[in-house]
Amino acid sequence: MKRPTSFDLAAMAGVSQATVSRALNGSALVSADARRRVMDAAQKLHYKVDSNARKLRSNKIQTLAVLVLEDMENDHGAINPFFVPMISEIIKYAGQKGFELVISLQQESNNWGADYCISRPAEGIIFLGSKDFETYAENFQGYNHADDNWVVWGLNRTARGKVCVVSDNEGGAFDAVTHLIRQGRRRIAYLGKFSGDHWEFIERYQGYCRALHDAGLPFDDALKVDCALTLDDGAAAAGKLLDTGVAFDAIFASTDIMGIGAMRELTRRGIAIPGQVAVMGFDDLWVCNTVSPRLSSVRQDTTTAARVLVDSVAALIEGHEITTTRIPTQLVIRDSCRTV
Amino acid sequence: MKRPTSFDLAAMAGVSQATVSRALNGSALVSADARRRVMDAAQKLHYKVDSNARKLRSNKIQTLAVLVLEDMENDHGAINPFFVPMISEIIKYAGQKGFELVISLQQESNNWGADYCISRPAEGIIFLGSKDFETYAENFQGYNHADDNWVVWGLNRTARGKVCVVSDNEGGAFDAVTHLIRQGRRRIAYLGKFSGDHWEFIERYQGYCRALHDAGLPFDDALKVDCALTLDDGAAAAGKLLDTGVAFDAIFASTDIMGIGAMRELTRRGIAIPGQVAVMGFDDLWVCNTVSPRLSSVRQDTTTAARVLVDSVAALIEGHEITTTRIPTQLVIRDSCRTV
DNA sequence: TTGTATGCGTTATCAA
DNA sequence: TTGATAACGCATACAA
Repeated sequence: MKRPTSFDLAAMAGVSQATVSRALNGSALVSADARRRVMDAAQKLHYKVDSNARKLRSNKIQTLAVLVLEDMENDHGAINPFFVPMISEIIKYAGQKGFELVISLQQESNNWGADYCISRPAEGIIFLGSKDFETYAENFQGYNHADDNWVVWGLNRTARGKVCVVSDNEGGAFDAVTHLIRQGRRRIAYLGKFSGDHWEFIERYQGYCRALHDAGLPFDDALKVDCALTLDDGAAAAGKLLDTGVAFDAIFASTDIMGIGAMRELTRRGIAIPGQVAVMGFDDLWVCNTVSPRLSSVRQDTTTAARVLVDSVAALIEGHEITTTRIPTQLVIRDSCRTV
Repeated sequence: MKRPTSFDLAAMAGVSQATVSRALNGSALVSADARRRVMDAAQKLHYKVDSNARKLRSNKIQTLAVLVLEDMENDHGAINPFFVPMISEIIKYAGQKGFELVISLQQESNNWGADYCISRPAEGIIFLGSKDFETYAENFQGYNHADDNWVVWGLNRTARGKVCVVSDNEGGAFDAVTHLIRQGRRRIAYLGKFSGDHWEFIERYQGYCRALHDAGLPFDDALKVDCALTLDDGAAAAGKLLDTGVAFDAIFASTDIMGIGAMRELTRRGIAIPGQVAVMGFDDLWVCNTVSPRLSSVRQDTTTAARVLVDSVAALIEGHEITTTRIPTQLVIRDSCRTV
């Protein structure tokens, strides 16, 4: 029971293989009668075009790859929830633009690096990931060349002259903290990751600092807490803040997860949100709506990001020059902060 | 600047193209010297094997497709969060088993149906989706044949003799409700979807009924609330329950999202959870950990599900017979319910 | 409008 | 151990 080929169709339809190909591709150069016979035969034989042969022959259908580099530092061992709507949109948008999409999740035991270096399943690659990209770039010597079409999300520090797409982290943080200040908060704690190569967090911290500075507020190092990326880390950070006894009336968490963890600890200790302490997150994950009070946040526009990523790779494939794109963020105010 | 082929490599390395192929595929039938020269040339030319040609010639590397049929009935306009860890695991596991993976999200404007009928980008297909599958099956006449390798997640009612993989919804619901009863709850409301073709919900409802029956508890139709799939629907359902004035001391929500929405409404009206009302969800989404109190739930084992799905398609591709698999669920008790 | 013939870049089968 | 050479299944230039 072998798969039927276009020759089998041709035989059954009583035409040449070339005509089968034309009919299947909707060419105008085929009579209505022949087309119908071909289609009937295709139906009968359950014929499907072999995608590999088609792509090999006509370099028309492009394939993109999405490589997700996860640090798996989060609670549930799964993919970073931030990437979910982004990947989803990449899939949709790439489909609209006529690309086929291959997805791969990095995994320790899985040397996709070697695979992707030696073989080329895609004309262009989109890298998503919060993990230190530099390490990978070095392993991927094959990808450090101008003839490879790849685009990186959000890790501009390590992009080494390559195109990247990234949110305006500094501006988003600035807006968020400025909002808290306008609502009357004066002692705003910052929760963020200072170790590692998470450049986004540095930018967010810079936005925090600029907002304080522009408002003429003093900077207090005791309000700056190093915090890893899980819920528990966020809770621990809030706990540490409370334990030190330093006064604060707001928390700006550099990710929603940290913020939600912090809220959990505040609530546990009987501190009212936003009554005593306002909380602001970053990312605008969907979970912001499920916690109570609902968490205010800085939305990263994953829809636009996804489209820019795809468009950028597409442009690279076509040989165009592309530059890094900064995507604006948007403040989303919910119950977790209000005017004092 | 054309892509180098294996012939270019051969020329540079001073060997035949056949030797290049052997070297690249790690054949033992190639001298160490030749292998080194080939590898060096590959490095210099940034050579990558053309995956299409390779797959065309050696029908070795199989490709699987994941088709996500979403009803987009959720708040977020994005993919159902339940599928996220599942897709993630499918990607990982399929990769481990040597499959390439193509993913497509159903979208109204996007007639992937036609595409997937006429072309065959994959040897096997995994359907995920809560949408009425029957409609699609009809559009996919090409897929209603024994020579197509596809597996469906969770929609056994419409699988029409095809293989499907599904959680033990009835048993999971039974366990959950039985747990509530053992904790002393007597008036347990059921929130679920009764319209449409969501067969899972019927099964969960059956489990609920059986648990009541086995415990000798009376069945009260006023405790059964029709509820759609969003947070707001869950909240509305809880509100309706409260407004009717019917007494209840627990809610079994047939999805976590409904349950979280219900919790929001209960909290808003000052009803203590689990003090006055215990709440139990279904799915064990990650968000169960972020809400307060943390939501108890029935875990669907998405990891196992993903692996069974991949294994099933793989088996079909190899020509084996496969039967439907029921995957056990697991009760996860958190703060939202406790003994009265 | 149709058919013939060629090539896409591999892997696999021979014979050397 | 290597090198010619033949497929793989399709799309397309060219001839009819």
